Amino acid sequence: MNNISNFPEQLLTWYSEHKRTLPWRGETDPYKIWISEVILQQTRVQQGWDYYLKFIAEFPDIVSLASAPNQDVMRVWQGLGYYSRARNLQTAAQQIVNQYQGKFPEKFEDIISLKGIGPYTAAAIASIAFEKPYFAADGNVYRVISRLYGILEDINLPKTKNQIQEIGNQMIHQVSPSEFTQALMEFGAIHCTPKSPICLECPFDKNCYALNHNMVDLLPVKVNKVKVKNRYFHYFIFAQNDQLLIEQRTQQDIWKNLYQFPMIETYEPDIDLTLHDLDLYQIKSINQITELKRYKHKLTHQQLDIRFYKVDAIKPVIQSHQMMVSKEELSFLGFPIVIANFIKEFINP
DNA sequence: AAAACGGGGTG
DNA sequence: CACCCAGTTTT
Repeated sequence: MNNISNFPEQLLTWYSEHKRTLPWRGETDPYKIWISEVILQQTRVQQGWDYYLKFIAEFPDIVSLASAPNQDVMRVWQGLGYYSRARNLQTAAQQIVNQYQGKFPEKFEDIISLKGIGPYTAAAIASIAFEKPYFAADGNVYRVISRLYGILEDINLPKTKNQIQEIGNQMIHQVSPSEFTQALMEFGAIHCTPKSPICLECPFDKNCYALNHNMVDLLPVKVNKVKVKNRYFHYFIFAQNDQLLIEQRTQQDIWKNLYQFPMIETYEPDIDLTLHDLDLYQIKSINQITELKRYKHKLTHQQLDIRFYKVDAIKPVIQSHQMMVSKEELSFLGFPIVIANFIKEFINP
């Protein structure tokens, strides 16, 4: 295995010269560091930037987040994806209020016990907010370390992750944990990038296994097998006197807690009335619906074919999980981005 | 150990 | 189109 005795010091030197200015850079409030870390889970800095500012403005501290209506949090999160993060954020804020008197806990074991905080985020908060020597390994870190040390095993295996964790645990004790955590991620994000890393100007070129073995493009090794499932959503727009019928998604599925229009899901692209009974919606014939717009929407594991129909039928009985709202009220609720786009185009242009 | 969970940027 | 992003939870 490679051995760069002063890697942490050299990395901090690189960091001091190249770090970007970010909204949360230099932040010392553990609450804000926490929010930034959760927003950035599986999310690029650029995409999370405005959401962070909006979130902090809306919920400036733990108590305001804990006591806010859930739909307000979901609304702020609209479009960012992985909505369990928004739900868990609020759950964790309530945990902090109830179990830690509203003060963000400093012990690693307490931090990781909070909903939505796993090994990475707990280590990131412990090191960045409290200067504790916990090594935070994210996608950037896996890439940098696997190239530097020549980790040839599948990066997704727990065994490989443990191996990298061990390497990091040694290094973080040598310098400021807060600086080191941020420096390593920054190095992966803007220098040791997935494609076209800047190896020609790399301070670690002499010691990099991947560069010296001409394997930069091959590392890290990732074995992924994502099978994409096709789904067909049909949304019905019931509009009466400027009021629309909507419902909340509560099932264990995508977009949980977000809102939508009444819908059915089919297993073939088109609605087949011999298979799908729309009497519930007072629709007796396919002629009573007019397609307004069709979207293809791609998620990591799902390819969605989504159609919106104007319905020419009497208003259906409003079920318990549904409600009528005005066009204006739509803007106070969180919708999946594809539905938000439809609303922007057809309902509230 | 594997699957589920969003949306957008990039080459 | 494939890959990947400051990952966690559930199965």
